[in-house]
Amino acid sequence: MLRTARSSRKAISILPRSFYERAPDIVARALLGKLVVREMEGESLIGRIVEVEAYFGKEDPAAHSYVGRTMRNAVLFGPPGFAYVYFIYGMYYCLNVSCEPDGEAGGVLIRALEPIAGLATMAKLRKLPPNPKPQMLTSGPGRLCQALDITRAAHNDLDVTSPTSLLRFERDDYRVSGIVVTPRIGIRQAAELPARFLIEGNKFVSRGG
DNA sequence: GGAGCGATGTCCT
DNA sequence: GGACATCGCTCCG
Repeated sequence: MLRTARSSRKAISILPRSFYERAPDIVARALLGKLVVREMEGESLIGRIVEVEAYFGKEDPAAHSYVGRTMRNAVLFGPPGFAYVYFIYGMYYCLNVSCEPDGEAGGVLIRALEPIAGLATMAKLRKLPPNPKPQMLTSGPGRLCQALDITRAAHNDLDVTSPTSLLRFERDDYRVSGIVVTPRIGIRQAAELPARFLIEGNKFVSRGG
C-alpha cells in the first residue's frame, strides 16, 4: 500500500453541554460550521452544519414548546444537548438539539448540512442513483435526516455530547466566514422573526443561499 | 426557475 | 378533525 503524506489530523472535539446551555439564537449561530457525526456500523457519516433555525420557549408561537410540556416535546424542556427528533408531514423527520438550562424550553433545528464523509451511503439512504449532486443529499431538514438515517424511535432524546453516542455534534478548526440572518422557513406563526442563520455563500443551504 | 399541490402519520384540541 | 419547522413531482413560462 502506498504511503501517502498525511497532513496533521484536524483537531476534533465534542461540543460540551455548556455550549447548549444558552439562548437558542446564540446556540444556533454558534452551531454554524460545526460537524454532525452519525455513527453507522463500521462507518461515520459526517456533515457540516450550514443552516439552522432557533426556536424559543413558551413565548414562541412557532415552537413546539409553545403549548407547554407534552409527551412529544418533553426533550425541549429537559437538559441541554439532547436530540429532539420529530415526525412531520407523514413522511419526514427533523433534527433539533435542546438548549437552555434544564426546565427551560428551547431548541435549534438543523436545516442543512454540507456532506463531508460517507456520501455514497447517504445516497443509498436517500434512494438516489450513485453519485448524485451532493446538494441533493443533505440540503433540507427532511433530507438530512434521511441521509443520516435519523429517526424518532432511534435518536430522539440521545445525548449529543456523549463520546459513545450514535449521534454527536463536534467541532474542528473550520472557521465561518460570514453569517446571513433571515426569517424562518415553512412556518406561519411568528414568520417574520429573523431566527434563521446560514453560512454566507454556502452552496448547501436549503434555499436562498 | 418558480408556483401549485398531493402524499402521508402523529399529536393536540 | 385539523394543523403540521417537507419534499418531489408536475405544469407553466
